[in-house]
Amino acid sequence: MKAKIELKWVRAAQQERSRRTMTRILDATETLLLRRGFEHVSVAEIARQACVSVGAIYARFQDKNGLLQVLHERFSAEALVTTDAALGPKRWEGAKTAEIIAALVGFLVRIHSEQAGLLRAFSLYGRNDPHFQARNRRMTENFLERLQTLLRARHGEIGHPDPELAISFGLALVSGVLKNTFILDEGVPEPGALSLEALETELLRAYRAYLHLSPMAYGDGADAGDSREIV
Amino acid sequence: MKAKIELKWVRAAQQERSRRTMTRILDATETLLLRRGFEHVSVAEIARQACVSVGAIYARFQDKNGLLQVLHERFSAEALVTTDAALGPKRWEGAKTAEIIAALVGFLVRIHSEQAGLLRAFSLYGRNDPHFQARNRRMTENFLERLQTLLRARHGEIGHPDPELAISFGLALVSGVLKNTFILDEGVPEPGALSLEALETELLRAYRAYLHLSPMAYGDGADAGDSREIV
DNA sequence: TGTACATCAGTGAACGCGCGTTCACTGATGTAC
DNA sequence: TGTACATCAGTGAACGCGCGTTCACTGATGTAC
Repeated sequence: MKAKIELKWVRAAQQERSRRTMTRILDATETLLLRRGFEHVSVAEIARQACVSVGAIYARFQDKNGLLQVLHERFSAEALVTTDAALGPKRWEGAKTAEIIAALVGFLVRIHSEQAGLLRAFSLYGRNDPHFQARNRRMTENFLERLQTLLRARHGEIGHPDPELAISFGLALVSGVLKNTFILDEGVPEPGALSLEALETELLRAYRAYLHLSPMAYGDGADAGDSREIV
Repeated sequence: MKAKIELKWVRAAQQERSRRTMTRILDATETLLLRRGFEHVSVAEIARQACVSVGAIYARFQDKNGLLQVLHERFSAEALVTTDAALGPKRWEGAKTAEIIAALVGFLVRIHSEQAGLLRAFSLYGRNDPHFQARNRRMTENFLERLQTLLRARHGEIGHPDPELAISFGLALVSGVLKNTFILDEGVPEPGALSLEALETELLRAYRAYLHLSPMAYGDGADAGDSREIV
C-alpha cells in the first residue's frame, strides 16, 4: 500500500490538520487574486498570506499551476450544480420569458461582481490552458442547454427570427459587458461608470429588446421587479 | 550638442537604416503577438523574427515595455484621427441613425477581427499600466463624444428613455461581445461560433433593438445593406 | 496508560532556469579639408 | 577623389535578478502491543 493515488493537481490530505492547511492556501490564493493576476502572485506570497511555508504548498499541490486548477475545478463543479438547480424546468413552471431572463441577468451580475477576482484569473490565465478551456466550455454549454430547454416552449414570445440564436447571442451580449466591466476593467468610461443596479437594468433591457419579446412575454407588471430569484 | 533629446519609450533614429530596423522590430513584435501574449514573447524571439540582434532593440527602445508602448502610441494616434474623420458631422448629413450605427458596427467588427493580436496585447498587458489606461480612455472618450454629438440631433428616433445612455451602453454591448470574441477567445461556444457576417448582423440587430429605433429612424430599405462605409 | 515506531505534515534555505538587460566590441555612414 | 575622424548602428556573449521548485530536516499524529 505504498503507492498513493496521485490525483492530478492535488495530493489528498490524510489528516484534519492538513485539510485545514489546504483550505487556508486556497483561500489565500483567492484573496491575492483580488488585486493581482495569477502570474504576479508569487508562491512565497501565497505562503505568507496563508501562514504556511512554501514547502507546505508543494506538499499538497503539484505546482503553482495546480493551485488555480483546483480552484477552477471547484468553481466549475459548483457552477454545474447551481445551473442545474437554477434552470430546472419545474422551478419556472408558468413563468414568462421576461421573468426568467430577468432572474438570469440578476444572477450573472451578482456572480461577476462578487467573484471578480477569481473570474479574472480564470479568464486571463486559463485562456491558453486546455483544462480551463474544457471546463469553461462544459459550464457554458451546460448553462446554454438548460436555458434553451427552458425557453423552447416559449419561442412564441420571441420576435427574433431565430429564437434559439437570439437566446444564446443575447446571453453573449450580457456576459460580454460583464466580462469587460469586471475582468478587463473596461466598462463604459462614463464618470464613475454605472451602478450595479443601472448596469443590471440596462443589460436586461438590452436582452429583452434583442429577443423582441412580444407583450405576452411579460407578466402582470411589464417592467422590472420580478419576484423569483435564481439562487 | 551632446545631450540627445530622450524620448520616453524610443530613441529617435538618425539614419534611414535605423528607421528601417525600427520598423522591422515593431512589425516583428506585432507578428509574434498574433499567437502569444506579450509576456510570453521574449526579446530574443523578437530579435530573431526581426533579423536583428538583441542589442539593436535596446539601442532603439528603452526596454521591452517600450516596444508595446510605442505600438500603442502609434495605434491610438491613428485611432483618434480615424475617429474624427469617420464621425464628422458633414460626412453623415441627412443620414438616419440606423445607417450610422450600421457603419459603426461594421467598422468595429472589422477592426477587432483584423487587429486581434495587437488589441489583445493592449488589453491584457495594458490593463494595469497607467499609460495604456490613459490612452485607452482618451480613445474611448473621443469616440463616444463624436458619436454622441453626431446622434444628438437624432434623439427623436431613439425610443430608449435615456438616448445618451442608450448610445454609449449600446456601444458597450457591441464592444463587449467583440472583445470577448477576439480578445478572450470566449465567444458564443456554438459549434464553430458565428461567421463574421452573422456576428455583425446580430450585433447590429441588438444595438438597434436596444436603442428602440422608431420606424422613421430607418432609411428606405429598413434592414441591413447600408451604403456608406465608415472608413 | 505507556512506550516504540511509522507515517504524515510542515519548514525554509538553497538551487537553478528563463529571460530582460548590459557592455565591450566591430562595422557602417557621414563630414571636414 | 582621397583620407582621417566622429558618430551612428548593430552584435551577441555574459550578467544578474526574480521566482518556482526541491530537499534535508524537524515536529506532529496515529497505531501496535
